[in-house]
Amino acid sequence: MSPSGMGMVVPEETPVRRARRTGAKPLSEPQVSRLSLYRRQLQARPLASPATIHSHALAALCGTSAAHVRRDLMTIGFNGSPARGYDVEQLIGAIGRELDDPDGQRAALVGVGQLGRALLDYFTTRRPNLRVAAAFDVDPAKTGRVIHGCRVWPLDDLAEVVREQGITVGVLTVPAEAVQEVAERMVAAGVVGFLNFAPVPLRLPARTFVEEMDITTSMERVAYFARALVAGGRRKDEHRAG
Amino acid sequence: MSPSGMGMVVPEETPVRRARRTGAKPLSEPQVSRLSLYRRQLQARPLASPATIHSHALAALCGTSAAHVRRDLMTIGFNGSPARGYDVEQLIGAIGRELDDPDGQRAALVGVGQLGRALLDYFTTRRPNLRVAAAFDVDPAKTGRVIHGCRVWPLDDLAEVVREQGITVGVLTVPAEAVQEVAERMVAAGVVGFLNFAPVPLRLPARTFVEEMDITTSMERVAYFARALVAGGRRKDEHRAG
DNA sequence: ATAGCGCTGTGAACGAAATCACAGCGTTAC
DNA sequence: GTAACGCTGTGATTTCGTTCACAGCGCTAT
Repeated sequence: MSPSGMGMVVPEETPVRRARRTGAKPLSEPQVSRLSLYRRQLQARPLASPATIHSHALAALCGTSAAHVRRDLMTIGFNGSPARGYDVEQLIGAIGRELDDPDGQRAALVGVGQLGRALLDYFTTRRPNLRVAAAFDVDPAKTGRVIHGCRVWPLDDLAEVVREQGITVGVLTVPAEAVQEVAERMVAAGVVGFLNFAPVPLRLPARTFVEEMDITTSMERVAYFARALVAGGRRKDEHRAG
Repeated sequence: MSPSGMGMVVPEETPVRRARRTGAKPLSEPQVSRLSLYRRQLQARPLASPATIHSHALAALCGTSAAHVRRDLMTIGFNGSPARGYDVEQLIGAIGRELDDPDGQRAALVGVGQLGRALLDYFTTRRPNLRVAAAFDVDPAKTGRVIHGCRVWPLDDLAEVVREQGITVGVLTVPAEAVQEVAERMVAAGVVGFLNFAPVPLRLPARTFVEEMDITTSMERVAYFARALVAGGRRKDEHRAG
């Protein structure tokens, strides 16, 4: 319990805020995901939208709860006014300060197959602060070209290009048999974060972050709970009704 | 605490086993994901592999812990022998009995763009118990054809085809602007589970299961934790070292 | 002015998933 | 035959994320 209730003007430093300011990075995985979504939804609002937004409204945009939104924004030390809500412009900035590397981050995509091309398409539209800077493939027929604005290099140049461009994030869309070896080569070249679309879990040294994008497993999960819904009856619902 | 320790031959009914047998479906989301992965990894083993496997080995294959494996298999009421481990063939069967619909389940994919085609490619190789039975698109240039073994229908036929084929799972690869409406039409036609690749959360009635496959958010999450690794120092590692 | 409403910020309670730790037992080694 | 080992099955514990509930306050309406 902090101060004797005097009417302060300064936003007042709470324990959580202090933790943030002093450099600890207590953002959890789900929080990062939500913050990313908050920003995207805010940026996607029509131009004529009001300059501020309440936790309820933002929650509705993102399919979550108002309490959740407030807690997340508190965690990054952003505060709004009880009357007006949160200033959208400033909030977008605050989330960026939290999530974005000020110097920018570069990613490499390996495996320019059908899925790889689709993802290149996805990513080219994103902000320059986090961009796919290079793509790689073993197939000589694919290398040398520029696909969706991204140059495709031979896989052999991986280490060199990754090092030169300071790439730290890897997107893996190679066949299952190849993914472990490719990932290890990337780690050796300095990549520490991976988005793995191959249907086999990576075994990488600690000090590495891997996000498994296992589409097959996701499909089976959906199928399972869809079945439970049809048969069983009650099931923790996803996302509120409209 | 159950029985006075008498050497029983029958596997012995524990509370958890009873819960399973009596029809309650207490499988959690992460458990379903892991079971799906266990099965896939077991099926992918070389033909000459031993007929049984220990929790440690399966855990290593799946990037999880032995305790986790044991707990999951206990949950589905499957048990192995302390000496030999788990019978692989029987385990695959047991997981199937848990995850698969005996009558099969059919899915529909909407939005045959680049990503949609890539996913169709992904899914055609799967077992017939859960298959993408139809695809849809608004573009008349794409309809009527068969892509990766899957017929592409005009979007207008959605309700009819979904009902006729008893489709309960939807894969959404349409543009963000269209996804909410498409999803609602599918719900109306009887679809209850969704895999949503559009970068906007769905708002659907309860009794519906939505899995958001938000690639942009995943990318930002990886970038964030990659940065934390490079800068910060300690960070909960993902997946054990080799 | 002043009363009342509704929103933010946050401690506290809750719930669920991961992890620990160990009893029991089959197996192997001697 | 007997001892020691290692694995399974599982209660107990811990950790972590979500949700609740309310104090405090600024705005609006009267």
